[in-house]
Amino acid sequence: MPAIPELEEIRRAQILEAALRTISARGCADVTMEDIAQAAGLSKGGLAHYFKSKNDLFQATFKEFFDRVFLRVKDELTARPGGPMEKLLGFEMLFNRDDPDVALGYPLLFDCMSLAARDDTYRALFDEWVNNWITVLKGIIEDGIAQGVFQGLEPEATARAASAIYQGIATRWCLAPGAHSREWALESVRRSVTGLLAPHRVLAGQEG
Amino acid sequence: MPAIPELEEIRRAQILEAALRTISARGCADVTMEDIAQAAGLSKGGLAHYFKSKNDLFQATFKEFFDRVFLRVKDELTARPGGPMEKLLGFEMLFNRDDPDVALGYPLLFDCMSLAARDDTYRALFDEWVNNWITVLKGIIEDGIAQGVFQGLEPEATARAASAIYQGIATRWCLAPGAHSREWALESVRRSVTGLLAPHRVLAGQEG
Amino acid sequence: MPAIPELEEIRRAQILEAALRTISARGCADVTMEDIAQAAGLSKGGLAHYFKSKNDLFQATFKEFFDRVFLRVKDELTARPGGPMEKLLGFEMLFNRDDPDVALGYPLLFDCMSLAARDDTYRALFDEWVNNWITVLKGIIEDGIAQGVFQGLEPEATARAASAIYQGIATRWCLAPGAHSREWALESVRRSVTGLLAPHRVLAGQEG
Amino acid sequence: MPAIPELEEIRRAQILEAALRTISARGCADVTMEDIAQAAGLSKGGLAHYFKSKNDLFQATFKEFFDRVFLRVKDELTARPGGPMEKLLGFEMLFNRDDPDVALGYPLLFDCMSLAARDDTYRALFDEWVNNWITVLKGIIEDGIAQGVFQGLEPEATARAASAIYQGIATRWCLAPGAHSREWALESVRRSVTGLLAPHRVLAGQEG
DNA sequence: AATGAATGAGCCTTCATTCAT
DNA sequence: AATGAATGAAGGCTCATTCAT
Repeated sequence: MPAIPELEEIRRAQILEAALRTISARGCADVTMEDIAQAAGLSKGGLAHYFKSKNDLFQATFKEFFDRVFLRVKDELTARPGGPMEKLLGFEMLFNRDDPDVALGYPLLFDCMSLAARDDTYRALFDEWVNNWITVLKGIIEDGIAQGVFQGLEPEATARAASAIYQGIATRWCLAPGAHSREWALESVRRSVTGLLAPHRVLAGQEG
Repeated sequence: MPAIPELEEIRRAQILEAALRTISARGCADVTMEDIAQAAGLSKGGLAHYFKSKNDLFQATFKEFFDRVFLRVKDELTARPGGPMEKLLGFEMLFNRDDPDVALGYPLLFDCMSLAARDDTYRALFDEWVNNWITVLKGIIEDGIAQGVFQGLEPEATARAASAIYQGIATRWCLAPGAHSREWALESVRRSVTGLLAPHRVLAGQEG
Repeated sequence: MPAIPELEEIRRAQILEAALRTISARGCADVTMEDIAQAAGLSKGGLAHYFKSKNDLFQATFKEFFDRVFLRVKDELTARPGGPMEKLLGFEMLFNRDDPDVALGYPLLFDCMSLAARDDTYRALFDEWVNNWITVLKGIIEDGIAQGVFQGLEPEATARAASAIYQGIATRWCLAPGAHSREWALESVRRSVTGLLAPHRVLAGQEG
Repeated sequence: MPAIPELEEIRRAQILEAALRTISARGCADVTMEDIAQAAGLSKGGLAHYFKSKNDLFQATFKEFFDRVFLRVKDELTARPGGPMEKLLGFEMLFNRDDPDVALGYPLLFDCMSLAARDDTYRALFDEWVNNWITVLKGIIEDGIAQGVFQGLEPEATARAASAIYQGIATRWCLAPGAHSREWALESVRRSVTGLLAPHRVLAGQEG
């Protein structure tokens, strides 16, 4: 039995945090166990106590990061005042380059997508990440429908679209910072998500 | 002097095509020169005549594919009848799972993004890909403005947003085919891009 | 922390010794890391812990051998009785085929010269080897001058010549053992170095 | 039957000359067939018509160069006026850095020695080179004995020693040009070879 | 005669994993 | 718990050699 019962968890967190930083910086394909061990202040062998393989560590890193970020965003969102539309447009924290989770997260997400395209385990991780978001967005949309703010929307399909739009815009904002300001991102989201949520009025306007 | 003067180009095309298939299937990180050589029907050493390093071959593969696809899409688009709005909504060929370029292209694009997040050379490739699209979309939007179809739009920013939306939706459509139908993709694009392009009317409707 | 703190040095010595033997036997150009690893009783990867590249190992091997041999020869020389002339003629240990350092050393030296002709790093190694000898020989010559045994000599130029003569004769003695006995080598050195050191008397004799 | 009967010989000479230059510049270990082919203005396959393997070409290059240089030196020597002593001291052409044969030759010789230490074929080439010199030097010494200029010398052993001294001094002069002038080389040779050839008088002088 | 495309063996190097301490 | 030495497989790259043209 361990002298410090929490050591196991301390070490795991320490390693996962180091893995997050190094993977984000160098990419899954290039990062080595040695890189991660050094970033964690441990030896290569030390990692083996806590993660039985590199792949194991990678998956745990993705999962841990995705879960943590999701919880954080959900918390910020529920604490936020405003109606369904404000909430759906309110993910401006995704476009804050000073936020470490943002800076580290996008490169990680690109790696996850790259892996997910060929490996079901990573696809499942990506799905879970997406589905977490869908659940939240869907809830907001359903609230909006119940409140009569939105009409004629299929909640899940709309939630998926909104989430995809956010990711699409965030991807560009991340990969070409010079060409995509925070304002561009927020305005683009506002217009397109507004269009997404108001199809009937827009269409009615077009048809009328 | 070679017996077949075009052999150089034939072989390069043959190798690039093999690289496209194998990279798409296994990912830049996992594919080996041996994989590509076999797919091309050559020996490992044979590749060295045409591409001096793995990285070289990768970059050539990305560039070749991006250029080819872009030309193809632009051609299809210009041949298409319809006004600016129809053109902007008319990239349904992006959501055709039977199209080899589509099936091979998204995984490649994910790899490119993953690499672009850490390597300027790949970032430049991705930028070029994006900018090609921006140029086309911007042209359509400017036509629309000239024709009075669109009002109050900043063409480049709007083109960037539309392109990002397409990519965001396509990404989901690619990575979770079970959850995202072609119809979902087309409808999502239609609504969000419509919103993007009709900000004033939509906003007016909201404010009124 | 390592169980055996000296393991690093033990292994390095073990590897350098194996490298010395294999390089001497097969030549820098032909020896492989696998050869050296096997001779050292390690795996190929094991070498990488101690020498980061083949070139690194080669240079360390040359340096280690040159330094060790030089110290050994200097020790034997200073312990030797006799005046400056006896010392200058006293390197008969260079012509002992049973001495492992001699047997291994000449092939190594030939490789070093071959490399030095094209590569400054190896040229520096060879220079250091030569300069060590020059320093010792020069000291002896200066002693001789101080004692009045030698007259009219430029110590450094003479030391360089004596050293070159030794090497020239040793080279032949090594490469064609059948045609060059130990006695031939010693006698040749005795006569030519004597001439080198007694130029005035010899010239006087010729001119007189 | 060939259209140009001498083409075979022209091509061989052309290739051997290119091999000489490239081997001298880069070393046997590093030079490639491609290097040599380019230097010869031919293709890699072109070499194969004239030399069936790399090793073959190397040996032919050594042999050709050694033979050519030897003939040239012998010619210069026999044309030279003066007695046996002047002839023995008259190889000042060995210390002319502007002579292409000198500049190219020493690196080649170092390679040959390095190879000769492990490979009998190259040892035989080196032996032949040495023996050519021995024959010439021995002839001069025998002339000197016949003329009464030299006394008490064993011609072959003395010739071998003189040749070794020349090579020893030339080696240093080649590998460390900054530290070894032509004058140093000539003076060193003069003194040591004089000593070699005048042992009795010197010894007599010493003993008397 | 000459080319250069193609092969395939071989090498250095990297690195995840194992294990004695 | 932790280290880091050691392994061995695998990959990219080089290059002598072969051969169809």
